[in-house]
Amino acid sequence: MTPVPPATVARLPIYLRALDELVGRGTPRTSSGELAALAGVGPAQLRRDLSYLGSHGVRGVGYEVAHLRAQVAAALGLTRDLAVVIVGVGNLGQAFATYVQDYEADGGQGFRVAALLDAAPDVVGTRVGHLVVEPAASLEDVVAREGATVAVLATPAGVAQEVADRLVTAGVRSILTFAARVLRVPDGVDVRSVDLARELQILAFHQQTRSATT
Amino acid sequence: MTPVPPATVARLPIYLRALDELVGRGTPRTSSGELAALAGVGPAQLRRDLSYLGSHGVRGVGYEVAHLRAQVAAALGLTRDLAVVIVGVGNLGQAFATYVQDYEADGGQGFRVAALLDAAPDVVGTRVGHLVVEPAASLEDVVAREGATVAVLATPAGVAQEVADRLVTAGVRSILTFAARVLRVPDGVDVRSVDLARELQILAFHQQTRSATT
DNA sequence: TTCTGTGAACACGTTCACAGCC
DNA sequence: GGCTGTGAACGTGTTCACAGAA
Repeated sequence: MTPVPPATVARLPIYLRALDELVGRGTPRTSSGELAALAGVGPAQLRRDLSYLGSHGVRGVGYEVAHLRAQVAAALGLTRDLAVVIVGVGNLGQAFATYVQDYEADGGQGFRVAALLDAAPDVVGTRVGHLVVEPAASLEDVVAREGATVAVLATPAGVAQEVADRLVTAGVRSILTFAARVLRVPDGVDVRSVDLARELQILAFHQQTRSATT
Repeated sequence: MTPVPPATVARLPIYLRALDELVGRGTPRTSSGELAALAGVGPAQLRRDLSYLGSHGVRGVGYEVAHLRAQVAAALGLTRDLAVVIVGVGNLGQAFATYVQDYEADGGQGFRVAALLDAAPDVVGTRVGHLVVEPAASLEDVVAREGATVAVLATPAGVAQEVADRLVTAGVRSILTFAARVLRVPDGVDVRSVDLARELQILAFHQQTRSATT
């Protein structure tokens, strides 16, 4: 019933944010042109994307903001809150933990930071926001206790695969990793990778071609 | 002379890392099969991607690791070091500054953290690694002084557009932003966005469809 | 009319399968 | 024989342009 293409899924969060912007302004109705401009895409693409979620606009009029926001949120599965476990509370893990806790506090739906884990004894026991860091050794217990199905991997690259294996065995089905490693996971487990060096290198490529042309 | 498709450019950093792995092992030669496995792609895709950089393999034999690594690095423009300015030294900015400084120390080529900037008076003057945080007010001076063409935007979302405008005016041509905002920039300026809430929401979508199917 | 929803055309990306060279 | 490089087939994603509903 829902063959939403991956490219469309990747844009839904952007539309959600654009709709929140309109909600904040108190705008009750919008058009594909306005929404597309806010999202930084073309109007045709926006209409095509929304069409995969069903018809929620009115021809000749546009979209009702509140209704559409609810549809997009529902399509993304943000109706219930998923428990997220963060492994690795170094700079990045801490930044991410704070980020998601702020997101929750802001009324952001869909997630809840359930636990923080780290292997370093001097980090275990420290607080980040409203949570205390627990030892990495109890990873399996913590995942089970919280019923966590989503994990954020912010450990050193060297242990990332090992930690991922343990997370998957413990029941995690989605991993967001910051480690610059290709993770091997079984079918049915979803991995998304945020690789900072990679982003910079892609920018470097474009600078080079630009200076070559100019 | 170099119409390397965007999708290929996005994978070159992964190949570069796989090649570094082989260099580390002391492997002198490799094949599309081995390299593709390390990079997590198919062999045909790897060969196609490399073909855009020219022919650097030997039929019936494979690729010489050191040579290929140099070719990929050159294609990415990692021969000279670009000066990177980081604006916003909160949790994320700090994490990123540390990350890139470690990358440099590790022999990672292509970048050098040139300066850190923040608007908060109590952050200005603090050290992160080998750099002291400077006031955001002197953004233009700092970009000029360092000849920075790359910036990382890790400020609150509310000021992201304004800071981006100032960066571009000051001469920055590539921006990596962590702010959950669509940035408007003139043609010729390249923006890449890392959006953490978006990544989690995409994971949430897939969890939902998976539980629906199962 | 106005603006959505969508068939059809197009562009881009991936994979297959094999010709070509070591 | 073995592995690269690539034409051709295929699949995915984007855009155009218009039919259709309010």
